[in-house]
Amino acid sequence: MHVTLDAVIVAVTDDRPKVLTVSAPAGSVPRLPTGVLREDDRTLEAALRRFVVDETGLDVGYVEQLYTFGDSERQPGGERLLSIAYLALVREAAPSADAAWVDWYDLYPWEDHRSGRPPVIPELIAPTLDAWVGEARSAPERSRREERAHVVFGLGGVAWDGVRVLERFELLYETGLLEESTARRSEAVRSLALQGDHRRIVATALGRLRGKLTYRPVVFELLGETFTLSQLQELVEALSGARLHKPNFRRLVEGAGLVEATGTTAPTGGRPAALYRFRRDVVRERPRPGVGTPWTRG
Amino acid sequence: MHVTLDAVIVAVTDDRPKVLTVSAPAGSVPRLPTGVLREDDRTLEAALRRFVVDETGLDVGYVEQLYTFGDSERQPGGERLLSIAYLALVREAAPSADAAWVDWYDLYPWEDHRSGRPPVIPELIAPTLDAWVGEARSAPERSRREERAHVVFGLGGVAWDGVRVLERFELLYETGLLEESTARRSEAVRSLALQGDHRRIVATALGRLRGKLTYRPVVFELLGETFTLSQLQELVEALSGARLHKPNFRRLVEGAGLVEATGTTAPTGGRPAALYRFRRDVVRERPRPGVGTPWTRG
DNA sequence: ACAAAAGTGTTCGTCTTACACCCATGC
DNA sequence: GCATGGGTGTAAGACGAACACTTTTGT
Repeated sequence: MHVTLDAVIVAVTDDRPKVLTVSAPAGSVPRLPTGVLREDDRTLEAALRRFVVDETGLDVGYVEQLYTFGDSERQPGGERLLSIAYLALVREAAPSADAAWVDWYDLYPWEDHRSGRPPVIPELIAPTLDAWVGEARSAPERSRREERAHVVFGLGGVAWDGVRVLERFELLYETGLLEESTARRSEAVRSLALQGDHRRIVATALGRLRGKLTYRPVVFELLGETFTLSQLQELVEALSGARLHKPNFRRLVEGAGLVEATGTTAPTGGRPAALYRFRRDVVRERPRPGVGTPWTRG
Repeated sequence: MHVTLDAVIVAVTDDRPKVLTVSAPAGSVPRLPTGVLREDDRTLEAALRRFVVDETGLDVGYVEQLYTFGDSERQPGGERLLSIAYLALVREAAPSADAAWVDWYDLYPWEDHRSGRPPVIPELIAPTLDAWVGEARSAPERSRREERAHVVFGLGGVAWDGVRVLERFELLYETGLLEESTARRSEAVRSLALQGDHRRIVATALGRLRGKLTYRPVVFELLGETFTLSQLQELVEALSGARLHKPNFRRLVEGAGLVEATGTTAPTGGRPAALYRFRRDVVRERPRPGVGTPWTRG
């Protein structure tokens, strides 16, 4: 059995969340940075940090274990391949030459709702899911399928839940909408592929990160020491894929004690913006400190 | 490298959450049910279900991957041991002869706050942590330690956070309060040990389950088809280790649409209680359906 | 009648959302 | 002056916490 560590390294630049990939040999699709455990790695996390520096030149900050993938279909025919996936967050983005940042929303175009619901959903995804529901052999199976489609894609009156990235990916995968090859290519959702099941792994990371935002102050791992509230808001919007209500967002983060003003300002297009910093003390005061999501309708 | 699957199988009987263990050879401490991957296991989860039936005779319902443990200190000197841990929930409790249920709160006596804060905390844990804070070599290290102790054990004005089970376990472990051997035995917290780092694995499960309660309807995996609201409340109290406010709890679960009355009643010591069932439709209506925690002071 | 347990009404404060508006800078 | 983006006031509503109280059974 082969065991690897796979790293989902996330950064956000210009309001685009990105994941780091390394280019595979000629003509093939990109893949995640991957390494193997060595005897002298005391912990899994240490091993991850070690090979990420080796392979990408990046010294990552926040690191968290995501999930271990080991289904036999991952490596059809061959030896079983076990991948322990990690999520890592970095502030800046200057990896070595053979690494490249890939935009999350090129991998999952249906996930970016910042300018309203992406057209792929009503135009291609929803009709295909409807057909898939109709193809069910029995009535209970039909209603299970319908519920699943509605819940994961926010159809039929169910609210969109940004966290269900993996469930959406898996549903599209099962219904053939991500088929990269041959026959159904024309009906597939236009999106970027990664090697093997790496796109599934990144989907797991994205969902986890969206969830964690709301109850742990992880956003600040992606920001510099000081920032304006607009920068913070745009970052949260980029990650969550949703537009937020500005006046309320400001009050929420200040009111929750997540940030404090530094007293300095930064120039902008209009009135200069006050600079803030993360208030570490917030973890003493609140049980679940994070950035909530005061939605604004697209 | 050795790879195993470890199962944390949880059931609740008589308001005591329990985890299933199998007895190790003569005189040694109990361990979690453990199995290895076989070539014909298509998925990790399927492998888990297979060996759990083999080893304990239980057919588990809800299953979720927890975490993968692989630090080299787990198997000092030997080959690296990788454990992929799973959480499983079962309704009833009739395992095969060589398996036994162990009470969560015998493993972690400081976690049960249903009758107020357990005396071990003020009497033994808090003073030891204070000493540990004092032993820090530098001022910043000292304040990091203090913050950590306060946040994870709810000291110094910080609120107790039931979810931080693993963080508490690891802090006690680091400060020697769980020492089973030799010298500091008398100063150690009286609690049950498991083989190897299995108690750490169970702590991970407990924390995950407590967290998940609040945003996914997992409690119902531990209940029968119908139940009274008091049964539901006592179950949630057992898992969360906290006492809840009855009138509000009732309104919350009904108001959230989590349950619906069946129209039937069950006899009790006093007035008969209405029986309820889980409303599956709640997942269509609410983004994060779960049982909140309307605390009541000890 | 009384104990025991289930179940209801209502109030109060906080957190969330929405709408309307004012402020400071560059050109 | 006016465009641009930063920032505030305030009121309505949802939600949770707390308190006091009523109802239905068994003995």
